[in-house]
Amino acid sequence: MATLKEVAAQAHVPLLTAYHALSGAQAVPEAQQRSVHAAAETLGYTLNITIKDVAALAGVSIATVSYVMNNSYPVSEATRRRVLEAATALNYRPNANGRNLQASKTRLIGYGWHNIKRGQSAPLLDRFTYWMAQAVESYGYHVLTFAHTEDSPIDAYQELIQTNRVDGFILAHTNRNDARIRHLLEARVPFAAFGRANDRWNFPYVDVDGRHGIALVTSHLISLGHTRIALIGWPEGSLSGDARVQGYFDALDAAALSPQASWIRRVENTSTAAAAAAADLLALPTQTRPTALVCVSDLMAIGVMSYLNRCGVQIGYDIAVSGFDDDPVSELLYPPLTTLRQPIDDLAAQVVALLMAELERLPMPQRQILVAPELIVRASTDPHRQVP
Amino acid sequence: MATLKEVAAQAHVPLLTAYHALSGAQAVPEAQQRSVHAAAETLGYTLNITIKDVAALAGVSIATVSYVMNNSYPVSEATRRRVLEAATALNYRPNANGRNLQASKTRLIGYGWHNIKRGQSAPLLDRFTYWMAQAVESYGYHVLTFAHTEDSPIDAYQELIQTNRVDGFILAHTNRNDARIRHLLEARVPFAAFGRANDRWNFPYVDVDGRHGIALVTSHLISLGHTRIALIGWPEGSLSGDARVQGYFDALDAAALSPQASWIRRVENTSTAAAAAAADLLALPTQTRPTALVCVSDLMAIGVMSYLNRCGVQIGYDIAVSGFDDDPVSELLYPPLTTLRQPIDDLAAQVVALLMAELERLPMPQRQILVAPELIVRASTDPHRQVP
DNA sequence: CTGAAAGCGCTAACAG
DNA sequence: CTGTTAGCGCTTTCAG
Repeated sequence: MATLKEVAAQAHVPLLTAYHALSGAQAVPEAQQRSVHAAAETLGYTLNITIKDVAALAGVSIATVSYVMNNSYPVSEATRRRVLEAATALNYRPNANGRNLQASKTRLIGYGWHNIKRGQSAPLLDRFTYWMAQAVESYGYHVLTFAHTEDSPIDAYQELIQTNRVDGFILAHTNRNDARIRHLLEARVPFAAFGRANDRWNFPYVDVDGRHGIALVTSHLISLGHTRIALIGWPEGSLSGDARVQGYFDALDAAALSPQASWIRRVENTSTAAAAAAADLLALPTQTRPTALVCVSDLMAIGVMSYLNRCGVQIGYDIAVSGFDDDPVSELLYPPLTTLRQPIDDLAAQVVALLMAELERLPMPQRQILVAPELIVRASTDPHRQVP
Repeated sequence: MATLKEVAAQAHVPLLTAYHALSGAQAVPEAQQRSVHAAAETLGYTLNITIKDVAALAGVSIATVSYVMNNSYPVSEATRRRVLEAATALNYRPNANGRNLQASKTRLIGYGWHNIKRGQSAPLLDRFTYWMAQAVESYGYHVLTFAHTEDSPIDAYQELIQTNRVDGFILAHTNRNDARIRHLLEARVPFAAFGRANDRWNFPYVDVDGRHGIALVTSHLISLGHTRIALIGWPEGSLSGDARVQGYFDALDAAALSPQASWIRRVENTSTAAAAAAADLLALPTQTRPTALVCVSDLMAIGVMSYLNRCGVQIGYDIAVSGFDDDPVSELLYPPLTTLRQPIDDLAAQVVALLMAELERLPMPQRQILVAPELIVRASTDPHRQVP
């Protein structure tokens, strides 16, 4: 590929004129316009400003341009200004690819997701992705999102690692003994996770403090006078699932209420499973029937509310219901759902900070971070909050 | 950076042994293991298989390896096998960055989004992103997601273009006179859109056929016996918004029903605006009060249903409600919402196909594609569908 | 303080 | 059929 300088020479015009003719950034006499285009045509040149062009216009070597652009070496004020002016005039931006090849980096962070089946949903994740991208960009990186299957994600990760496509990964949707985490740990690839796995593995993560969150909402219900409070949680075995159940016990303990086994249901994270659990709980004899249902996710709470509405139960009055996540639709439901909001922008920023520490091999004061969620009280537990 | 060959030489072991010692892919005698690691240490080598290593192991030049890997040039069967074996033994994958620099491409597609405010929601978009990533990968590309503000997206696009970060873009959430489209068109950057803009601009897009969709659901309501059908649509001025309203007229026309101005409300795409519109409609005198409310989005329908529930109206019996999009929560609501499902995987695949045609400068038979949505009938219009 | 030159990993002319 | 070599755009020693 020819350079701008050659095109300009062939067209017998100054370099800057050739640039203006080709870019259209500034008007140029008709004759010159034509001859520049002709020259570009014969040389097979398409406008693409490189460090060479800047160097040629500033009358310095490409090394000097590089020094100036990166402040990586002292340069006299005079040449510095010439270079900067040339760069501005040509609207120069360093080619990321060239820069990356030289540095053996990509400044790209991999973020994989698998398709979410109907009936499940991950409403948080798209917002997480946004804030993650934002945070990553503040460090001069970008996010490469890729798709993988739910069952065998490893191949996709492996491919990206081996082709040097990314410098590291951010994981979400982690689970106990997560195969991806094991793999990345073994391969010594930098990563950070949104979510925990198990307590044998030591890796950087940020998670929401579900234990504290569920304790918050349970205490809120107790303060409203409820004494028979049920919990609809996830099956045993996940760190964050178990933590949420623990938060429920914490709050009961603190209020000197004794938990009852029949009030605790542990089912899959789907609205139908939660609705079935609610049906079981409502079938308990009147004296032990719970008056409040704490759900560990909004998805479950939505299923429960749908079931209760169908039964003609007045949610908020007859029975209180709460969720977790603050799904965007939660406040639009009838009645609006009391829930726990994760500070998703904050979470994303912190995961990214952890990853950046890994990439730059900086020591972080803390590699495992729990962030407290915020209790959002709405009419599903407190009907006086009802919108008119 | 030293090569594997040099490390092997210094450790006095075969190249493959050095690889095994360093990668841990296969066990190696203790002594060799140690000396290889020592050699790597002193040379400052970290394992990174390149084309040179494969060439060294196969005893050919790097060019030959390249020919074999890309099938870009005839190679004798014997050397071909040797190269392939070497590549397999070393688990070689070409470095994407080197390849891209040489080709002046990135094999990356940019996909930007802006933060979605509370009260709005874009439930489709994360699923779209998944399928888009999947489709793009089938062409050997990846998706680079980036964040931009709602008001001034151009800078982010411009930056990615100028730094040669991406080969093209996929746009979603388009609107009339979309500044991004104008910019990309002017800059002659390849892109394809999910959604239309205006009919002056000629660019590749895929959109859902909202006109046909709304006609479908309106006809469905007519077939259930409704004659007073209201429409809650978006403000005039957007191509797809106006198309949906047109579909409503189409269906009424076909059934020889005359539309009434008071039945048509055009408000912003939020649940509260839609709820207010529903309140207005219910306040009409009994003889002209609509018995069915067609909403042009699920988000609006959710607001409407929430309002009706609050009023004690029996949705599906007293009044029918329908939406558009098939948001994952729609089937979990009480009652489950009749809606139109966009074949999002198909849409994503088609947008990507359009973009690939642009990138490879292949002519496409059609650069503007409308995809028909599918009517999903649930209890909000047809109570007999009620789940037990 | 500035420039020449090597090289990051790869592809593709061009010789042999 | 295979190897040598010249870049792709950039950063960074190393001389001057």
